[in-house]
Amino acid sequence: MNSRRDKKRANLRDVARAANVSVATVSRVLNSPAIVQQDTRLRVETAITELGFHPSAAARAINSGRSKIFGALIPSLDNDTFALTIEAIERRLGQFGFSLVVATTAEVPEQEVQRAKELLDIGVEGLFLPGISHEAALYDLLARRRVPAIAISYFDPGFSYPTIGYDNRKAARLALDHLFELGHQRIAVVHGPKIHNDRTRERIAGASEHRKDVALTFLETELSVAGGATVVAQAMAEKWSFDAYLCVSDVLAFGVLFELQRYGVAVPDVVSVIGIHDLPSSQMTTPRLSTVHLPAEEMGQHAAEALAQWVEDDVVPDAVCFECKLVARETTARKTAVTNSKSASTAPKHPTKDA
Amino acid sequence: MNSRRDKKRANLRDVARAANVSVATVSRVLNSPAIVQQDTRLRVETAITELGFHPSAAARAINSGRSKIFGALIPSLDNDTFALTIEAIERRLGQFGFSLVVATTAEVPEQEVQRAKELLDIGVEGLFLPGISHEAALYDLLARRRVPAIAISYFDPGFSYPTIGYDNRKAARLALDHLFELGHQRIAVVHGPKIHNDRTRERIAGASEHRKDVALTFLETELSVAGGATVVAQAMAEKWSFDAYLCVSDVLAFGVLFELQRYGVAVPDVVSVIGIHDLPSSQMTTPRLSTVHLPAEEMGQHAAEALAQWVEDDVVPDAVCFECKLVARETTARKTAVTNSKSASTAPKHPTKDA
DNA sequence: GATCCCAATGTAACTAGTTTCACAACTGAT
DNA sequence: ATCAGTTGTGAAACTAGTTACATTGGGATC
Repeated sequence: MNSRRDKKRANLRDVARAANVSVATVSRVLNSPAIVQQDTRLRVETAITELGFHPSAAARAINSGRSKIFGALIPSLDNDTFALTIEAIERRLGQFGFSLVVATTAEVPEQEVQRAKELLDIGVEGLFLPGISHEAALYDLLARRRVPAIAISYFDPGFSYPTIGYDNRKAARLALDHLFELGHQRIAVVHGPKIHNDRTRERIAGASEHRKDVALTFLETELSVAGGATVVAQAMAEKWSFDAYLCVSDVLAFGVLFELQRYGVAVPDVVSVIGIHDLPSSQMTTPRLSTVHLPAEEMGQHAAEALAQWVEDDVVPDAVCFECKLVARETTARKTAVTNSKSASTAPKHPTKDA
Repeated sequence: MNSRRDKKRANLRDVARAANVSVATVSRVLNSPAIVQQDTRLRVETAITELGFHPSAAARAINSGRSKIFGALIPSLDNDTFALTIEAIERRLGQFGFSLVVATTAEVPEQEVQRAKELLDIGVEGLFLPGISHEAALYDLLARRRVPAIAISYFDPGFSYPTIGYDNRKAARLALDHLFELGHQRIAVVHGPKIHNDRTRERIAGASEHRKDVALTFLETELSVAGGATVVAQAMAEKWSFDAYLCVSDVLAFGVLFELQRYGVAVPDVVSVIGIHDLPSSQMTTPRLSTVHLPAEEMGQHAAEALAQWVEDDVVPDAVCFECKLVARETTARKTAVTNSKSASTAPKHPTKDA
């Protein structure tokens, strides 16, 4: 068990010696076996298995200048917002022989830059970034080190880096239109912190493109189930009255739904609720959440392919906008004529069914 | 923009030449600046910034034999089961200068082995594995390549690799005891696929350690919110009658809760529901989910430290069992005397309040 | 039978760092 | 003045691969 006992792993030279060939031949067996004569190849392959030889990725990387690793900077894995996309990216990347290092940033800009530095230091060949608004320092870094990067979950064809995502503004507009068509006029727009999150800002902008006769109240909260709940609790306490909650993320909608339920406010009879994202569990809530579907996995897959192609074949990807689409389920309904402006605000502490 | 135009990144030799010193000196400035005379160091540092030099991780790795990268094999990022833990690991690892590559395996054993191979091929220094039951091929691989590995979310002090987790069996027992103490006797134990998942098996075992007078029905389903919902839908269709649902994972409990609600079965008045995990959103559901808290983040942090220490200082970590603890919230209540054996099964399609 | 070509292999020089060892220059004690 | 000890630096040999170029030997062509 002592330190000298662990005979170090075999390397190319060891294999060459064992097979009685040159290192070049071993390398050929590894990389272009076809050009090596069969019996030589067999001899080398035997030596390889006998010595338990495995080529060192570091040594390969040093020659090729290729680490075959990408990095992803994401705010968090906590809520499902990025989980599906990251998993899709990871899976697709695997098929291209790339690995993914995920760094979480808690949406703190300085931390983002810091983590980006670390990723570049370990030699990632490219980066996935959420959205396009990041510290100038981050972009400086990318430019100086000439690192390809793709902004995901966002679309802006004019941006200096390719964006592969969806039209967040439109997603919110779809949700708003839906509520509008159902006759809702006093709408609470529930969103996470605007600062450092351009997806949120775009969605708010989309929700703001309202027609007359629609009164919007913007409520900022933490981007979590708890955050959504908080908003409703506050609305209840303040006796605010809304026809509908437009939650800029399904995660928030869950919290809104739970808390409305806690106050006994019937959804969609008394208030409608709509989210944006269409997470897997969104169709399982009771009532099933109406939302705007974002093709998060498709986007992840495509972004993975695009970045892989970029570094492999030097083709800078085009910006891609995936369509998002309204999924009207059970949490949105036509505004009932009988519902007056107080029905949503004067709910007792326990369930009622007065619609 | 042509290929020859991209003057390649500066290396140690370039810096040495620019600063008029030897490569050894540059290396010293990088790694032990204290032993280099101030003016020499300044000269080198100037050259470094002027040339925009950044040491190559690959070249470092080749010398040190250290990649500073760990790998984690996890079934999925989809449901929150691993997300928090992975994030905790990643965060803690960062403080030790390690990065984490996550590989998802969809709980398919062959894929697990395959992904493990890939991780080892990129040179990870250690691995985090969920639980201890894995293909023999995986353990062969780890043994042959002498890769440290820690099994997480599981505890078995006698296992050949360190386990850092919690007592899944006890977690389930805590849940069962709680239900028992509340007078529930006909209990549905809802769980994900047993195959390839020892956490699930342990929890089932824990839930099976029942006293007389308790009738347990084990229901296997997909490990997801939808899976939990399916179970309830089936129970309703078959007119099965339960006092309580013991969900071996909060994710399942969410689905159970949603679906019971859809059928108008009052929780906890008619049936109690309890989960295991205590995800952040568990305390936000309505009613708030009773569950057994698993210290997933703490565990992740500790596992990260342990693996880092293992490869740094060659200290094989001890197995650690974190305490799990019952969190009785609102989905569990004493069985009401009036509830007869049909109350849960003959529920109409829409809400009733007959408790 | 000499020339030519080509496939198969070897030699050695790369990739970009770290590290050992040698050596010069200076300090301080004898 | 001499010797020992420290300090700072450089030359070169490592780490483990890839690859450009050279070499060898056999078969086909002239």
